[in-house]
Amino acid sequence: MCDSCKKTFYITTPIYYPSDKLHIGHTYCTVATDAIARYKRLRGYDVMFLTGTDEHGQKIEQKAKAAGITPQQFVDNIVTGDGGILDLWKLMNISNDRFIRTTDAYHVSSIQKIFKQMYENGDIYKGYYEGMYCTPCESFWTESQLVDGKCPDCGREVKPAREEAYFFRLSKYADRVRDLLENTDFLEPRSRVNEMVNNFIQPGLEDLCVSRTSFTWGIPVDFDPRHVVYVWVDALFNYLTALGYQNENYHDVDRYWPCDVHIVGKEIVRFHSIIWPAMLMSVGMPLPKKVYGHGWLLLDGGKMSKSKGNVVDPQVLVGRYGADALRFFLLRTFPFGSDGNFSNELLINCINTDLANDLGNIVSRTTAMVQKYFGCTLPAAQEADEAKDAELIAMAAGLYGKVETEMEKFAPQNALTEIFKVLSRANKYIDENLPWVLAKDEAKWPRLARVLYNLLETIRICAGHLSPFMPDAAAAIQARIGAETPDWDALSRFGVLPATATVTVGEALFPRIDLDKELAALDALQEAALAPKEDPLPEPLPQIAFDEFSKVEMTVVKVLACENVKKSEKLLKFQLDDGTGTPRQILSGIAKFYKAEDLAGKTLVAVTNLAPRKMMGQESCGMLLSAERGDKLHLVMLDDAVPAGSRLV
RNA sequence: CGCGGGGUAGAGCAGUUGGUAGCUCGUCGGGCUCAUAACCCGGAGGUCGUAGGUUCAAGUCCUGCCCCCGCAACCA
Repeated sequence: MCDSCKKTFYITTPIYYPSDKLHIGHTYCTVATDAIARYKRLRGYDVMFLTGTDEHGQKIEQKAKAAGITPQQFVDNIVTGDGGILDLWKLMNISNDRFIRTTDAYHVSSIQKIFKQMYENGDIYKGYYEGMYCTPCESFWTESQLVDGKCPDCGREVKPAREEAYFFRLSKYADRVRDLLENTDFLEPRSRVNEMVNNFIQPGLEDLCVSRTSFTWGIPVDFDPRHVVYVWVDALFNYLTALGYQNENYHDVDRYWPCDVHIVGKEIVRFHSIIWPAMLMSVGMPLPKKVYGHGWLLLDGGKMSKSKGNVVDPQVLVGRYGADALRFFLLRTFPFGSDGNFSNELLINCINTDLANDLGNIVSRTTAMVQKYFGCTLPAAQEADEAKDAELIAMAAGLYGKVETEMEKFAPQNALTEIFKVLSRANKYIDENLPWVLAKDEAKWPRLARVLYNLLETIRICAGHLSPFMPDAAAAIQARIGAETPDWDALSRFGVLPATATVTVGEALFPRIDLDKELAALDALQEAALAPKEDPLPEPLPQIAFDEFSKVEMTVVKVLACENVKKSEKLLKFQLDDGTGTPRQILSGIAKFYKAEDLAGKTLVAVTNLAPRKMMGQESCGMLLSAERGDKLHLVMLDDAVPAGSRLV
């Protein structure tokens, strides 16, 4: 079939926000999308698979500033730099056809045209954004975001303010969006629909503020350059600009739009299922056929986050087990539509059970027998046994239908389950037919040859179906059994290999992993990776004169008693010998780092001329010195020989 | 009474339109020896969060309650 008559399939991942290195969650999403894209190619579709990065916004501007580089340098480093996003996708064997960056010149000018188009058709209008404003943070907050009526970031006072801004008439499209969500299968899984309708549509859609003046790292509104375009307007239209919408960089809008499916994380379902359709209605473009909101990978039952320090690094895992193993694990283990609990143990067990014991082992034992009994090439004389062969052949030959059903439902985990049912049946088939017994009697060699042929065929079909999930491993298996790279038709038929098939025997495809040793090694790596990275050096302080320094009275003290302060998570209360004969009481917020009972008798340093201060209703006269780096803290402890009351100079 | 998701064998999960509760790991026993101590067979282990209700029949539908997680709009 020629390219122009093939059916097309356009699939996208979200464009990721490069404010940090990507973690296993982003990898999960991209790998799943890749597997679907490869499956569709296998089915003969003309596939366009798009991924990319969403590079504008205040957060990146701030991060770049903190790092002392320009925002462009900052994102370049994360996207195209060593070990960056492009490298990660290469490592993961992602087969995207195109990669868009929202800083690409063609995208920027397209967005300006789109913004203007919506302005001119009346769907974007100038108004005022009103809210509570924190001047030092330059941020607007809603009433519900405030903490005790103060800025949730810095805790300072906020005041009502208003600022000129552009708004998108989201309200105008509320009914049409609601109909789309409730009465079509536009958004899946279905459970996500309730959330959208109840949270956002039901209370009434307000117009959306689509410009900012509080920062500059964005696409300027060309007819009013004080404003930059709201990042979500900028970001969502990537799916169209990457095809050439409002630009001459590509010319594929007619060919691939409307999009077949946007794969997105559940946290951005809102933008894709409400705002995106509304904006498309505004510019008069057809809507994508489907938005699929997948679940999250959780750690210890909670969300992955930098602040938890529990972000799993996909590059480390690929380095140890290979991209195929990681890809397979992610798609085999977790139901795509809902959340799943990631753990190293699960990963290693999955590799051992499915890849080493089942898949790798059956390739190994089958090819070994072909080699051992027939010198690597099966003889043409073969003897079928209907009763013994029927079930295996039926399962292998019928597998394509089951894979298709599950993949069309975006359920890769179920498709993989079906494939492994067949592999498991093949293992049983070996036991039933006892090839090593057949081998002992020359008269039974034709039967033996047929048994091995059936196994090779089963392996061929399974490997073919696995190829969207594990491209390299599938190719390696095909090479072992002398199979061609399959098309869908060859996977729907049993008996494609020539009867005189030839095999190659090689190393184990997936060696077993020692679980305990490997877990220990991963834990060690994790600790090593986290420790130095989380401890940036503190900012240097301005110089001070010597007499300012000498105003600070630092005294050696001995801990007479130490106890936790009731109802406080952080505070310890100390009674200290400061040499005066009268115990000095100091409260210190170090309960997270020290147990009270461990500190009695220690020799510490305190600032003793600090003005007394009440904490949790108790007086604290001074401050204990401690050293802090990252999230670790150590009290300054002296040799116990130093007498209490000594002055530090 | 903000919204959504979840609570099923020791662990991690499936259970579609209500009709004998399954899978993987672990565990116990057996088999086999071609294979990566793998593979095959069998057993033990669950009052399906809890209290009610509908039904001939409920993990599956309805109601109340408890516990866990996420989201709460200009923040990717």
